[in-house]
Amino acid sequence: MDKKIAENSESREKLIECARREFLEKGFAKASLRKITSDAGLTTGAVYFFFGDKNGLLEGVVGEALGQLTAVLEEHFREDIESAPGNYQHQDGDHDQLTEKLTDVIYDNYDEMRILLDRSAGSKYEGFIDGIVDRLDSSYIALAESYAAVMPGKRVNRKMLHWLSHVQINAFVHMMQHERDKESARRFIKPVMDMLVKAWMEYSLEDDE
Amino acid sequence: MDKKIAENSESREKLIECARREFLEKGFAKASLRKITSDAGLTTGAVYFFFGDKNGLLEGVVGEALGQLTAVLEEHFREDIESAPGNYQHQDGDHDQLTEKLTDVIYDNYDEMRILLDRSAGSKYEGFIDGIVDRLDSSYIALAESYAAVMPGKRVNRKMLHWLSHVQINAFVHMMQHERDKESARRFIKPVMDMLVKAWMEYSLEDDE
Amino acid sequence: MDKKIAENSESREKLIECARREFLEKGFAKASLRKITSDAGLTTGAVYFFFGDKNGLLEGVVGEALGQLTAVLEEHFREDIESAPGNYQHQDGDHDQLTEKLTDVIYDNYDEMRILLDRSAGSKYEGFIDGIVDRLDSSYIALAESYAAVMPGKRVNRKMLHWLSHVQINAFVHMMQHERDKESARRFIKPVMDMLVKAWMEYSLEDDE
Amino acid sequence: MDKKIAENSESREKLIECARREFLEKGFAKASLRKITSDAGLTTGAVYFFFGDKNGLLEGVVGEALGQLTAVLEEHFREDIESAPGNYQHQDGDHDQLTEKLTDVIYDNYDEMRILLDRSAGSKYEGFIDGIVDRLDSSYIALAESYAAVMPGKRVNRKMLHWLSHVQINAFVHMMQHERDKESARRFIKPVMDMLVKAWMEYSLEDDE
DNA sequence: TATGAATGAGATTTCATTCAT
DNA sequence: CATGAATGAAATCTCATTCAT
Repeated sequence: MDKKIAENSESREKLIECARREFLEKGFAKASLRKITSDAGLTTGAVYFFFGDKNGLLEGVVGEALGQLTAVLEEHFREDIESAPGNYQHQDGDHDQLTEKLTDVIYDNYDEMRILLDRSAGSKYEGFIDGIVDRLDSSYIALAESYAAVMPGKRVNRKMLHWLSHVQINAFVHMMQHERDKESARRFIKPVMDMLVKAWMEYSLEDDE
Repeated sequence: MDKKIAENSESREKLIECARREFLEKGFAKASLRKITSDAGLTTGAVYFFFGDKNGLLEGVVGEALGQLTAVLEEHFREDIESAPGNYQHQDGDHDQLTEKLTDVIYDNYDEMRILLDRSAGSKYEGFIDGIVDRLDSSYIALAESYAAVMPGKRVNRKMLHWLSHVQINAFVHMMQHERDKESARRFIKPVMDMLVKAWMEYSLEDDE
Repeated sequence: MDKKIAENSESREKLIECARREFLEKGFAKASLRKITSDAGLTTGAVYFFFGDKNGLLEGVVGEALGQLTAVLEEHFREDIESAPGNYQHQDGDHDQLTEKLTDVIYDNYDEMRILLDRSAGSKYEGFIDGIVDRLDSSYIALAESYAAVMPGKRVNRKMLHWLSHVQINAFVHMMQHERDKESARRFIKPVMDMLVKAWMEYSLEDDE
Repeated sequence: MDKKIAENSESREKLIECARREFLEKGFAKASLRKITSDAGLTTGAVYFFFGDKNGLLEGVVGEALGQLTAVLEEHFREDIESAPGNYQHQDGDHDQLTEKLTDVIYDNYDEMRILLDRSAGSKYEGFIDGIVDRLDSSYIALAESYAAVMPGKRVNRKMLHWLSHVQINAFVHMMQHERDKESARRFIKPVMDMLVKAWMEYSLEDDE
């Protein structure tokens, strides 16, 4: 019973803990495996035993958090596709819910999220944010197209939409960087999202030619 | 006279040119001095002669552009301080003018600006953007305070203001990343700035208590 | 009784099987114990339990085949010594028989022989071929000496003999590398051995002085 | 004049010398750069300055010798192609000349040749011998085809030819391994090549069906 | 009978930097 | 004005081996 190990070995845990600190401080690329393992009272080989390589170690650190984040996003995008077009209320409620859930996930895995979203340059997760932005962008474009279809003389302003997607995702990163507790985070992000929704409504379509 | 030669030496120019390409391609941290100097038909020592070190070389590449950018910003902030508080028209015109001038500076020094704003991680200029954001932030706070002074029951929403400063500066970076010519850049940035001005008006103050 | 189990344990068999594949593919030196054991659904420790070390594992893989090969060679060399000197017919028949038996042993243990003869660099069996060559060489020298004894003005050309021993053994390795089935192997090796016998007759003795 | 350096720097020379010893002793793959550089009184970085990488260092060691060897072979194969088919005398003289030149090249670059032909496993030159064998093989096949064309009821025995190519090249390696001076090398290789030529004549064609 | 954990000694490679000339 | 040489301190990764349990 005691011997399941592997997933919960003390050394493995220690490695993750020290790696978290080091990644947070120096970022993935500049983080030193030597530092991490010696902090953990082990040798570099231990990382390769437990995690395969440096990227694997990062995965060990952020994997769980990443899973939660991905789940929230997947669910959102899935519902997004299924929702009846033009169902504004739905969109709105959905949006609030997403903000809520993202905030939860982020603050329940604070260090991991900072690493994943802010300090993963050079790792296999660099580009993770861009991936989210792209999906959000696609989803926004689809939505805006459905609006444009019933608005003669208007067409989708893709560049504005793309920028808004960036701004929206960056808002969460910004929140994460500036607010340490979930409550103030919520107070910050709410008006921000309000503002972005209004901006979306007003700027996602432009005059046709 | 003797020193002028050093400033304009052919080798120095070549070094700058090759460094620009390499920084642009790999970013400061991953750029290789060896690659740069051998592309220039020189050896690493030359960099140390002309520029002191890797950061100095970067300075050689972006220095001129940085000066122009700083000048525009300095001028803006100086006028900002001097302007009579409550003089809205002034603010607005100023704003348009700043956008215009920034766009000019950016597109007249496109490569250098991309390096400075987007590929300078690891160099002494990483953090440059944050510096601008901070100054913008201070200036916005001052302005908002002067508004708040005549609006009973309102107070400055510093966090929102800080975020808006970020968004505004990032908008220029985004513009730079997505629009290659000045004309389309202008078309992109105008509505974006419009939106941000409106947002500023609406969200910079919050209800007291 | 207890020990029999160890000799035939399923895990031991599996280890041997997976090691065979890995040695064949990468050669002894580059073969990874980790790969072998994980392919076998075991851990590296198992190798040390069953075989002592990496060389022991190789022994486990090729041992049986090696025994057969050695037996054939031993028998040959024993008969060789016992045979009356000058008994040419005997030599000839013996030779054909050896070729036949070697081909059998090789093709009845194809993978093991390839490992042993072709992919054992870095192991305790590297040099195995040279050992055979040396014994063959000694036996040829003895034979040639007995010829030389009755041929005045002639002496043994040891260098040529040594080379012919090499070529002969290498011919079997070459056969193994190029012919996958026993029948075509036989068709290949027969004229080769013919040729070598003729060469032996013609070149094993040289003019004295 | 003194300052051409690069090709003749003392350290570079020393590195080559120490590398030669180490490669000779351990073979390319097991040779240690650390050992080589510390023997030379330098650090590993020096290898990367002078030679780029471990393979480059090997190139530094065997390059010159390789060039000579390649030149001899190229010349041979070029003449081979140009020679009128069926011109036997030419073939024979050519053959003797090749043997002579190869022996010269090998013994004028003894250590380098041992490394190149015998201890280069794991390097970019592993497979060098096979390349030569293949070319020799092709050239032999072409020659044999021209013979077969005028010999009704005969066809080329490709397998025998391929084996003979191997044996011929290996004969030089064998010579290199067993004879330390050029004179005894010549005495050894001459009858060997004689034998191979005869074998070639007798076994390169087989009865059609 | 075998595992999981960990070591330790190595490997090759990269690079900014220094400095005598 | 610039070179060629060399350093030194890192980096990541590999692997056979050991051993308590």
